[in-house]
Amino acid sequence: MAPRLTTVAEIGRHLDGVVTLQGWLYNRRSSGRLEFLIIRDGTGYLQAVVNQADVSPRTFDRCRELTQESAVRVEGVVRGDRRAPGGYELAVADLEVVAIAEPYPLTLKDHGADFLLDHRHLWLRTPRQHAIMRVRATVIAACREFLDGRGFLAVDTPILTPAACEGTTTLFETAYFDTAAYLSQSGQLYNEAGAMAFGRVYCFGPTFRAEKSRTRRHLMEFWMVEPEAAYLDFEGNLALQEEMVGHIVAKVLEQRRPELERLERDTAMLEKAIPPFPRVSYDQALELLAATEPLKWGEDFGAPHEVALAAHFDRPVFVHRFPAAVKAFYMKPDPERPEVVLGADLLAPEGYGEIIGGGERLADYGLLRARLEQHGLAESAFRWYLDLRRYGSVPHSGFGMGVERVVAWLCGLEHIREAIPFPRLLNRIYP
RNA sequence: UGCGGAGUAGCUCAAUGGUAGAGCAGCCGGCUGUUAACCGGAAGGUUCUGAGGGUUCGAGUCCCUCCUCCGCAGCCA
Repeated sequence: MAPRLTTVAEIGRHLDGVVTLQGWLYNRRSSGRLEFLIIRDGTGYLQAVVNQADVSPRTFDRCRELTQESAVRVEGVVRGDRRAPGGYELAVADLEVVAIAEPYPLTLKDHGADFLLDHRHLWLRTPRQHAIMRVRATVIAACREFLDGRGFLAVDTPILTPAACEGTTTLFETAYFDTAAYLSQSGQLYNEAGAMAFGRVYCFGPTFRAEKSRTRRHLMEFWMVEPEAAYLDFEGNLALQEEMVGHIVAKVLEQRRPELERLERDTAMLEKAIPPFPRVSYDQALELLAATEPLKWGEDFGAPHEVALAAHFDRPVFVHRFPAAVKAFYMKPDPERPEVVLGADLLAPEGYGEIIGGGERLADYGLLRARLEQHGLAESAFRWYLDLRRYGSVPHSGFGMGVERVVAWLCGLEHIREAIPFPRLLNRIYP
């Protein structure tokens, strides 16, 4: 009977059976006439044991020539063994060398951040990066699952755009034949058109910010999910946000326990991220910060303020009704207090900062024109956007959630660069 | 852009102003249950410590300039 091709993830189904695995050599240890080959195949890691007594001399010699990351096919019997990491191991009967790897740069010892980033294409092969990327995939799937289930239609927004959403200073410019184009920094304005067409929409894609930010929270290219809904008011928007975040956290806790353990993530704080989340107004926030990070009314939050404020809570917290002057032109002023806007940020706990920014949009045509002018934005570029207020304008709200910041928070990462497969950082666009 | 930190072997790091070292990887050899295995051996730094000046009998070490990287701030998700 031909050995069955399987994967490390499914190895438990073949206990005592003969199987073939195809993958790469993660590590090799030897003890005289025993060789321990740690095989990875993308789904997991498995110890394969080669006993000199059980294989041909040629096969055994080939094992001893294997270098780290050499590609191999191994055939053998699946055994349960407490001494093996994971509880299963493969008793090798035959081994085929697919490719011998050259001396591998990433040893199993420590490496510095710069070296690892230069070798990101190989760094992704390690167990830690596998765990992070699996959490990321679950976060993305949970977003889509949640929004699809709430009647939101996935409507993609363009990446090449003719002008800025909120000014041009932080946009990447590129050539578009004889004119300039900019890489999108938000799909929001187009989403508003989508919401007026379909009621509830979301876009999910890469976002580009040419900010000279070099911190553990910033990427030049990151992924953002942005829902937008017609007839949704400010409070309804907050409820939508907390339910979505709650759904994401629950899914990750449900499906990615092993990964969180591998990352040594203390899940106690994540378990508490169940809606409703506390809401703090900008005014209340100033009071809470008076002792530690004092701020004058009218000043925008900085990173230290976010961290200090979030430290007052053991779950994500909304900060709402910021002064209108420090927020984007499309934010709707609070009818009861026009000096503040119906916008809110959601701050993650444990110092991870803002993961969501959103609010109710300005629906009034005249007011929107005035705000554009106040912000020094050319009306001509926003003609189509203003049209949305001329043809059946309705109250509507939306928000944007940064995928990598959520992943960094859930995984307990020191730096957001590990939360995306190939990070684009200040001064780094390789590999 | 401002403030702070760091550049020494392929990698991670040592070296009071006094002859540049160790572990890992690679190479050679040993070991029948290893867990980032372990043990032994040889080698590995353009007379050399990111680059260029300076102080000194003598500089990896002290001073100046520049370059690169990292962190923090601003900006934001």
